Amino acid sequence: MLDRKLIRENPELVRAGAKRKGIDAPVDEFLRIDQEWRASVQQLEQKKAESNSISKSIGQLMGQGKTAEAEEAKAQTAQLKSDIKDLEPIERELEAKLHELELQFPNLPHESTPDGLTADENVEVRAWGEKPNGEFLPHQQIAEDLKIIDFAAGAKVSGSGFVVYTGLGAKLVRALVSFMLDFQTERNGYYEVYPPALVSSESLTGTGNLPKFAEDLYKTSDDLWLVPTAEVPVTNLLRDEILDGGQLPIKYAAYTPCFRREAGAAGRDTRGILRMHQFDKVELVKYVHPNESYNELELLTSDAESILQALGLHYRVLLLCAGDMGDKGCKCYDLEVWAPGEERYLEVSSCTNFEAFQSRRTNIRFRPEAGAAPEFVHILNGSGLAIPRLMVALMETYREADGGITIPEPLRRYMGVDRIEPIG
RNA sequence: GGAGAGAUGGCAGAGUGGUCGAUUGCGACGGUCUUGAAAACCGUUAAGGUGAAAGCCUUCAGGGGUUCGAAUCCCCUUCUCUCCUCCA
Repeated sequence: MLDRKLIRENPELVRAGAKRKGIDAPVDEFLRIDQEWRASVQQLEQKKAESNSISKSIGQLMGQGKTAEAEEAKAQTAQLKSDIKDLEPIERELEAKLHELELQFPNLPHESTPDGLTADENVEVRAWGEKPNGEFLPHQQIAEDLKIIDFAAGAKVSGSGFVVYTGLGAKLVRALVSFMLDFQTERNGYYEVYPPALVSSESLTGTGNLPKFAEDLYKTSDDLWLVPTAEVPVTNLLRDEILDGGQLPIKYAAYTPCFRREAGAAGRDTRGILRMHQFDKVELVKYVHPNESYNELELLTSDAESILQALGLHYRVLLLCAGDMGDKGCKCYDLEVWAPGEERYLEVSSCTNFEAFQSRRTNIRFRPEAGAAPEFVHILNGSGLAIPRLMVALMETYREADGGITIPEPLRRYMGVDRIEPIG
């Protein structure tokens, strides 16, 4: 959600920003309804003011025992009341329409976000490590040989898009969750939270998943939705609060399972565990001072990268172009880890600065200093990281000639073993 | 699932039809005093909308109703707490 004043005062700026994302924002319709709404508000409030002032005088007359005059004043309010009753639904309808429109505006790309509409126009800003040399197998074969993922069982239990991790495969999932949470809390200063995996429609509207992207989500019969990412509950954690400026930045790390219908992605990345309806992820969310948010985005990105570095995996960092980053962001870096068996990079994290887009929807503000008016915080988030694709890179990178997988040093204390041995 | 109690400003906690947007305390901020700090004392301190501004409007969980007038009365919903029942 954008600032209404910005749309009013700089409609061309808003239109141009949306256009960079390939989106046709309903600027003209917004301006028209906005004007009607404001006229309606003024009309309505004037009637209410009159009515209030008469009521007040009735109170005074009654207090003075002037009942006859009070009765007379009461009669005056009848017309006003009926006017108000007529005007109210008009105002309410215009406001609702305006709100519906404003939810359709995408966030505006930052000036440092490159132009472009497709993934081809993203810009690689840096890479870490190097592609390993040698012969590599695709992860699903490695996983099947070692019996650490049971693909058939996932399909049997739930259908396509689900797997069962077994034995040390299951333990590896758990080890990665623990390792990443410990790393982000102990080294990078995040505060750990474990939120619900079912959330309300309000929460999803706050993060911008609703109303536009309902078809990507699983909805239960109780009006609750399965979270597509921990971003949703965590971003809503401070909804409607006014924070003390001195508390910022506030940094949360959270693990949840993530559930996605992948309705628009049917047929893509169907191999192995590249794209699933359920997967595990540690998410990082920061609430920061607006002046700091671009600096904080760099820090967030490097916090996410530090996991890949600790695991010794080659990756690259892409700065997404305006059209590829989605509706909600201003600037976004993708982390892509190299999967040698797939011979391609896999997205394991998107680190995004949303500026005030989500805080305006969720009404999260801060007071810059005591006595000052509250302002919206800037909210950022990034995966730290998504587990299945990270496992793909680990399996493919660290498989050895005998078929076993060497566990990278930082994971060993969580795995309890140094290697996943081949089945012999 | 059953019974009861409750939801008020950053927090605690008054207020049961008429200058109540709301007493008070804590906290925070400003000041006096002090070499400085503490203590004490004095003062300030909700948010949103609209408007060029003065101002006006809205908000005491949310929605509806009664009334000239609702934090206050009535109805519905949600949430919290206590007890019972059940259950990882």
